[in-house]
Amino acid sequence: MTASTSNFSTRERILGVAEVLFARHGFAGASLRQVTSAAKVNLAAVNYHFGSKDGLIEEVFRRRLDELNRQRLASLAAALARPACTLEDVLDAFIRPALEQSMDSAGGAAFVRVLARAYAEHDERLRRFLADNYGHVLREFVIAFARLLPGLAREELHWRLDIVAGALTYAMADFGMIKRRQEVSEHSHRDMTIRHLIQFTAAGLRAGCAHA
Amino acid sequence: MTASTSNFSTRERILGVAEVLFARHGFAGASLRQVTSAAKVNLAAVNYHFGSKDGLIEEVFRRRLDELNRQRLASLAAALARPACTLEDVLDAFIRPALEQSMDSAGGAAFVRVLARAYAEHDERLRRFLADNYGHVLREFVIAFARLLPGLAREELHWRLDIVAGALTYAMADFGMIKRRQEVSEHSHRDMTIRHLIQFTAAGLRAGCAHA
DNA sequence: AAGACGATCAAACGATCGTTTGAATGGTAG
DNA sequence: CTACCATTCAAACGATCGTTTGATCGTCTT
Repeated sequence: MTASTSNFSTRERILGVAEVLFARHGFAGASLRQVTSAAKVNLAAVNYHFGSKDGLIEEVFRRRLDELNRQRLASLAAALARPACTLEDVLDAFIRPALEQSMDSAGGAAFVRVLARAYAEHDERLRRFLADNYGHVLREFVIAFARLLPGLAREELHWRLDIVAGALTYAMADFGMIKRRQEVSEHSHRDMTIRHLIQFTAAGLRAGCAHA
Repeated sequence: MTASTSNFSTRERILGVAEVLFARHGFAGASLRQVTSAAKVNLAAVNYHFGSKDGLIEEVFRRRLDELNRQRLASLAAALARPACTLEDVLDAFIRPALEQSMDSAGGAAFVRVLARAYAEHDERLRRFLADNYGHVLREFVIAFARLLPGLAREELHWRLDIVAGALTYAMADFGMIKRRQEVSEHSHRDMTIRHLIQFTAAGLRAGCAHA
């Protein structure tokens, strides 16, 4: 329980490896034996540190999502504080932190695919977890978008933001995969993905409006 | 092997149930025992009719995708034959058949989620299968889009079509889920989804162009 | 030195997995 | 009627699943 010395390595190694294997084979497809043997820890360590496989899955999410949404809210606040805040600024605050997660470590790239997979799987238990813990973040973005698109009905805005979320989710799932050409660095590929996503979704959100 | 009389019921019931359970729990998460007991057939029937679980998965795809891509190509040809073919017409030919699959039967709604899940999982074996069997369909659409967006560089077009595919995939995964309000019929909800997707993605594809 | 406690370990638990087997079934052709 | 063959069936195969157990290790406190 001291969390200072001995259990650091085991816990963290399990989380890192689980992140990669869940991304690659899914939650049901990756077994605890694959995880523990790849992490070079004992099989029982998962149940000891996380209680169960579901507990491990939840912790994989919590570890990264706390940081992701903290960055999102900070970027949103910075954008809104700007004198001339554009639609592209808010989109950047929403999109960039999600794709930047894939830069900080090898596990980051895996996590965005874990997240995308969880969204795609529509696991009800997981959706509830996400809504309960991070729903307020999405709500703040809806308010910001509504302010920047005053000509858009609330229902219409929800439709379009759903499409934005879909495009981002798919891009996250694709990120770090085969499609990146070798001569471009991971960094520039990420920036290009962000740029294209913002440009595309900004145009989609403005469709039919007298250009906000 | 006669495929005419006796095996009709068993084979088809397995495919229908598997479609639903794969959509709900994933390929690894849904077991053959769940499938066969729900379909009220013997456990061994799956290996008898499809060889293996992978064989069943492949057949679930083939059965629907043949029809889906046939419709897509027919709609594309009809759109291109029109004297004033618009970008929205081609997008409709690409998007509508995918979402219409969810109307013809209860299994159809399940299948689009199976397809979306397969895309999100990035299963390499499955991607190869899709590329080998239906790659030519996507290629024809790329040609059509390129003709309607002459101001767009080829690489830029691929970027944007990737975003379109992502938005469509996510919409397919979401389709038939909780988000539909009860007072609107499934039919009108589908049409509204199609309309919003086309409007959004058309604007995104045209972004920066001198309006094609 | 002795005891306490968190952490790790090998081993096994019962359950469930995909697959295989060999016998029963039932309709059709000779 | 008989022989054949596609289909269905109960039963079991070995493998792997998530989880639990009890011993053991190492590190502190007293």
